[in-house]
Amino acid sequence: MGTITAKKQEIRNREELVLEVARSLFLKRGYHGLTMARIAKAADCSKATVYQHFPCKEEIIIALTVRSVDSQHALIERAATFRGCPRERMLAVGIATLVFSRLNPDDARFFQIVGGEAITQKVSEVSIWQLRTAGLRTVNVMLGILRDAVAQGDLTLTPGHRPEDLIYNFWVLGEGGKGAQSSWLSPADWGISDPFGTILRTSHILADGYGWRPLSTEWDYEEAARRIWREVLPNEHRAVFGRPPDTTVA
Amino acid sequence: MGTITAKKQEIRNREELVLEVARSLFLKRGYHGLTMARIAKAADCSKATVYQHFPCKEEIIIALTVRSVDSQHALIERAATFRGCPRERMLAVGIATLVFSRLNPDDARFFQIVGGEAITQKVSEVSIWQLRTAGLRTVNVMLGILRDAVAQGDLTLTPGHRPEDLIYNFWVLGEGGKGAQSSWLSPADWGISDPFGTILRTSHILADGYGWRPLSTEWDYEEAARRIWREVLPNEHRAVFGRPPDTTVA
DNA sequence: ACCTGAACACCGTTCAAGT
DNA sequence: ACCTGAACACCGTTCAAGT
Repeated sequence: MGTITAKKQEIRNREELVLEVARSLFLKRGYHGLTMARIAKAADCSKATVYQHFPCKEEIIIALTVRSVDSQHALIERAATFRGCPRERMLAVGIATLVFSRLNPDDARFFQIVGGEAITQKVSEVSIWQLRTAGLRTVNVMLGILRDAVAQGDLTLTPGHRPEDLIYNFWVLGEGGKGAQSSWLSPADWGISDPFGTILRTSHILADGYGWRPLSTEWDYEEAARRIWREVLPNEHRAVFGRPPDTTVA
Repeated sequence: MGTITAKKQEIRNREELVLEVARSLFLKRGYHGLTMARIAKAADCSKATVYQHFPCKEEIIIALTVRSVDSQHALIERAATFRGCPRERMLAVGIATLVFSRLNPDDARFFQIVGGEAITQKVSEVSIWQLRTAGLRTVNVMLGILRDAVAQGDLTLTPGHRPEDLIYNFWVLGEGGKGAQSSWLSPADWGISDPFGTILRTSHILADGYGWRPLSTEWDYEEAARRIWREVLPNEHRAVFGRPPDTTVA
């Protein structure tokens, strides 16, 4: 039984190894450079063994993407624990989203390619379902914050604006802020040097437009952002800006 | 010399035919179902002949995408001729963008797949440049409208908001409104039934937030939309709604 | 029970040989 | 000058044969 466990562990390790080498192969040589033969060679096993872990090459890419979505979600969920009013917490989620794409720029390539049918066409229904489910977890965090805002009277939904509609707009802006929209018309092509800041400013305009209180005219969200960095994203601040978050109170 | 022209015409016709069959093949059988052998067979020639027109399969997809971007641009440029104030003209562009995706839902698949590196990795620099150039033409139309607004005092740019930043945000929203973001988290997954309307409402909130006059509180943009349909998009209205645009003045 | 070398089917790409 | 059948290289996928 000890050997069984050891064997199982070995298999597990190899699956990990396969994913690892596949990731670096994809990042180094691109979609067409990622081949089963190369994966097998790098993982030091036969192609047939790789197929015992994943039914096709595209499933490997999906698996890597699900991992990435999960780790993004972990960051966002941490940000959402920020102790503040709902709009501040939504700001925290926005910052976390943008910070993730800054710290993991490679992952954008997975999101991008998985969006196209080159992948989805070859992948099982349940894999797509897993990916969608992973993505929807984040959506639900955002919906929860928005519902809190409505519940405590910070935000009044007008007819024709359901919670999903509002969140969808924030999400869309966030995607644009990540700048991974399409590889043929990136923010850089537009002359957008700072999609990060641009998108945050726009989100505030949108939230103000919805009448989500406190409005940015009646609350200092710069200060809120500093508190967010300090309290829930200190390590990420150091990773992005090269120094710890401001601890001095302005 | 007459035969030379005839021959050239024949070659031209075949290129057209190749694109045509490739398009329907892609739409019917997807990226992996689109093969050079099938294209050749459907175009009634050899694979080698197809290669005399396009250096690889991905270039065919790019060519089809450029066509689509061009025809979208044509619609947008027509919309931009609407006789009205800049903000009305921008609304016309927004409606045109959304209407295009409604009338040509298939084209979204090209935009989507071309965004991923499965295509870009195999395609020449100049092809990508062509695609980007085609896309930027529409950006420039929008920038022109916004500059008009600034020039005639409808809109005052605050520091930190350059024209490109504003337009980028509208563009991002438009992409979201088309709902082709990613095939694994579509508006439908969110419970967004009407991305079309949602995005237009949001655009108005954004424009109001920027202080782009006339604000939606001081101008009837519902009425403006009816005039837009009537004056620059009458046929499209019929195609979308099944009836000609309202000619009665509310 | 797990692994693999070898085979298979298919696809993108090229080219010498035709007309 | 243009076209093509046949070949080539490569990749994803499978499986009978090993241990």
